[in-house]
Amino acid sequence: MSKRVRVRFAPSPTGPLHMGGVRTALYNYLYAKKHGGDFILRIEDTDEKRFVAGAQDYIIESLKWCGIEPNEGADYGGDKGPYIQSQRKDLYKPYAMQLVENGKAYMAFDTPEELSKMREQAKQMGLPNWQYNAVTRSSMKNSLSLSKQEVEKRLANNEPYTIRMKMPRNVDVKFEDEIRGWVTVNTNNLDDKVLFKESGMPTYHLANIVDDHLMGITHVIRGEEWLPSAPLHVLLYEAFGWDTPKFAHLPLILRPDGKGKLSKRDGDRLGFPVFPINWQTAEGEIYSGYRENGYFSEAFINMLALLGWNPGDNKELFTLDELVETFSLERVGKSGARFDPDKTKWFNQQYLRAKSNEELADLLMPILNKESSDAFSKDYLTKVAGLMKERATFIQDILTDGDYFFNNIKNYDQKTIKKKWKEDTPQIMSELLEILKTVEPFTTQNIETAFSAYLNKNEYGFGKVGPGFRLLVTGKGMGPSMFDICATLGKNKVIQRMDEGIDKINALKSELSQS
RNA sequence: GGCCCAUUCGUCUAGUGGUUAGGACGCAAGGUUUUCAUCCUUGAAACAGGAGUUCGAUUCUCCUAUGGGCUACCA
Repeated sequence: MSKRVRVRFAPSPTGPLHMGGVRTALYNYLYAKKHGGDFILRIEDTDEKRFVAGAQDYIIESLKWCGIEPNEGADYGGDKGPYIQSQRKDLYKPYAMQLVENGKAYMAFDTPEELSKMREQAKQMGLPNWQYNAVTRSSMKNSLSLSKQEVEKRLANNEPYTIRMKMPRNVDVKFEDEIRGWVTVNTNNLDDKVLFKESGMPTYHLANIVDDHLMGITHVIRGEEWLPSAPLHVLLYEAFGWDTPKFAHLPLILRPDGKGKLSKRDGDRLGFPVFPINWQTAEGEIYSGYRENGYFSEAFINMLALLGWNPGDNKELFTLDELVETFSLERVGKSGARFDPDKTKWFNQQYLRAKSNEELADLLMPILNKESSDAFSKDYLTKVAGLMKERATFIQDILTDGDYFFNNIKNYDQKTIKKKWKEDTPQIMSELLEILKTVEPFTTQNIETAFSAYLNKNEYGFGKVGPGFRLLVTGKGMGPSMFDICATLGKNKVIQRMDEGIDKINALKSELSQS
């Protein structure tokens, strides 16, 4: 009988969570739900220097927006807490000391200055990668190289020290990654990592092992950037005599242009968000988020799920529940995935179109009626949504491309005036206006019938009348069916716009032809 | 520099020791549409290179190249 699956998402609150982090959280969530397990949020704030106020709340709000909430952890409670490492501070030292006592670790008194000087000297001698390890530690100041009396003296003097892993020599550390298979690293390439800092805080390496063990984590699903230190973690589990969880190292998300992993600054530079929701720095700088850019969280999540994972068939649109159902670590790819903003838009478009007109109306309502409480009725917005949704990617598109449904016309499209507003157009429009005045009731069908009759009578093609008509009523050169638009706007507005518009466009036309 | 990981259309990817190497985004062309969008059809577009194993390799092995990650008292 296997243990209950417990996975964790363990970000550090050093800033906003970017989409790579969201994907890691998502895969953890999917894996947990798929196996009926727990998804835990643990805040890894062992680096006090890099702590950023508000980051933790941001992370929680982001997960909430994405619909992938933890069922245990910081802000969610649970009986393995606290889930914020700084609140567990006192718990780690005994574990570090346990390792010192059983010879797996040691105390080191070297100051940061001494260490960087050491590295600097090594570099000048042509060794770019000085390491604190089995060969160098004997010449450093630590409880292995110093005499017992000396060590005791230093401790009695309260000299600060770190606790370092005593990395064994020439041992092949092997572990099986759920995604990559067997990974082997020789300990000669690993250094004596600091496990416990002078400050009294553990480093990530110690804290994550202790906490994963104490919290009963069964699967560690994290980014590929952790792969090189995974052998250290395996050794640590062995040193404590604990069961090792399974590991899965996710491929990175790469930036769409050039090379390298997606970073915070890429988004606004390349014109797409890299963050789930807006983030404002202490200096007031804003990094934009998917939420504020008008993306549906379902589309964002769907896109993220497919970036590095696929179901093995051609299905691309998944609800969260379907993802839970279908997800497996075996189908996560090994290589980094370049993020594609265009495909992300496509996902959003798919989700927008899948929504009913009523749902879209509900989304439009609060945006449009910010000030006046019910300027537009649900019924009206439902009709507009029906006409606009096939040509929109974002809710915002309905507002901008369909602005004539909500406001009087402020601008007439110049290109259309130039190309379609001919010598005889004003006359034709006046005639059309008179005909429309007689249409009753003002329905799509009746308008179309009257319009066609007018065309037939004068032997006009649609191209002779349609564009001018559209220009007058919408100010634009393109859009949904004119008959639908007119019926939706209502007779008064249409008549009024035509009546007032002809002279305006005439004036614009002569202005344009002069310039 | 060292170590680790990766490598199928431009991008995300499927796939197998023998396939016309499949799908999606994007792109192009045509059709539908008064326009735009949608929709439909079609097209261009890939197994990084070299050895080996094999009757046969995109698939297995090795090497090279390229890309990425890590190399802190950061996570």
